[in-house]
Amino acid sequence: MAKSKVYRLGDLQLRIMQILWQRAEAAVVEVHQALAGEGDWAYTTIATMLRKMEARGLVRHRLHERKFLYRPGVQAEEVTRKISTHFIDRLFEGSLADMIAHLLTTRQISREELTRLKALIAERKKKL
Amino acid sequence: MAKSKVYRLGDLQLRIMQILWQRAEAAVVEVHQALAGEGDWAYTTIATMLRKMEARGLVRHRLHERKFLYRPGVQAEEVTRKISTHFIDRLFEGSLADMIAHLLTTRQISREELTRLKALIAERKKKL
DNA sequence: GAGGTAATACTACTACGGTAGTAACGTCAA
DNA sequence: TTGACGTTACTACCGTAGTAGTATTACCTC
Repeated sequence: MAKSKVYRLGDLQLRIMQILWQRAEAAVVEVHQALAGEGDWAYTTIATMLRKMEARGLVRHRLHERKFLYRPGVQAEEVTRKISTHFIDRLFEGSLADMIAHLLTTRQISREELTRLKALIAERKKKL
Repeated sequence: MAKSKVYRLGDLQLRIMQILWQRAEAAVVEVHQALAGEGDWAYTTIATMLRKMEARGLVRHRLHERKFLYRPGVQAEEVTRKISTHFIDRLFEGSLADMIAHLLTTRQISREELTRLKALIAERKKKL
């Protein structure tokens, strides 16, 4: 079914999904406007993309006052999870800890964020 | 330049890169054999892929005893970093802490791994 | 009812990952 | 010297993200 390769969402498709998750429902023109400033896609590009995404089950639409109102066909949670899993599998053989370890040592992070993570880990540990 | 869209490596291309990073240099037949068990790609598929990757600057080759020996044209570090950055940008607006926070709460992780991460965070904090 | 307008539908194209068959070529053994 | 074999080169195809022009449709206004 449509949800099988959700982790392969392209950049534009993902941005469109994020806008729909945010607004629950949006006409093509709204999606187009929401994306202005990030790039100058033609209106028809967004419309075409939405139609293609609907064919894949990523979004649905209903007619309202002569416009298509699109809404998400997949949940943000599911997509985030699948993309993340695919990413961790590809680069870190599926190990979340390896991934975090690697990124912690190669990327910038502030003292505040580290403190927050420390608390989060303590919290997580309690639940085990 | 070739390195510009390294974060868009496909699954097969990434696997090939990983094999080359591991071995430093490998003939087509070795790459093909290394991938056996993960899927049954035709030998010519691997050869074609390597040629396409060389056109993108991802790998290089030299002739040795009638065989092409391929070696990486980009460093593992760079590719890992770019793919990771792209991933974090796409899903977590560039925030490493947000990403970790999210994955910590949605994925399985063992007590041992949490302990390891805790130590890692303490270590990281020292260096700030 | 004739335009203008705004929306979707249709069509077409590029780029590229993945896939692999077939052709060509050079070496080595019988 | 010929034929098998291993290797690379060439070619072709599919799927899909991205891109957008043009056609069509239907309403709304004058």
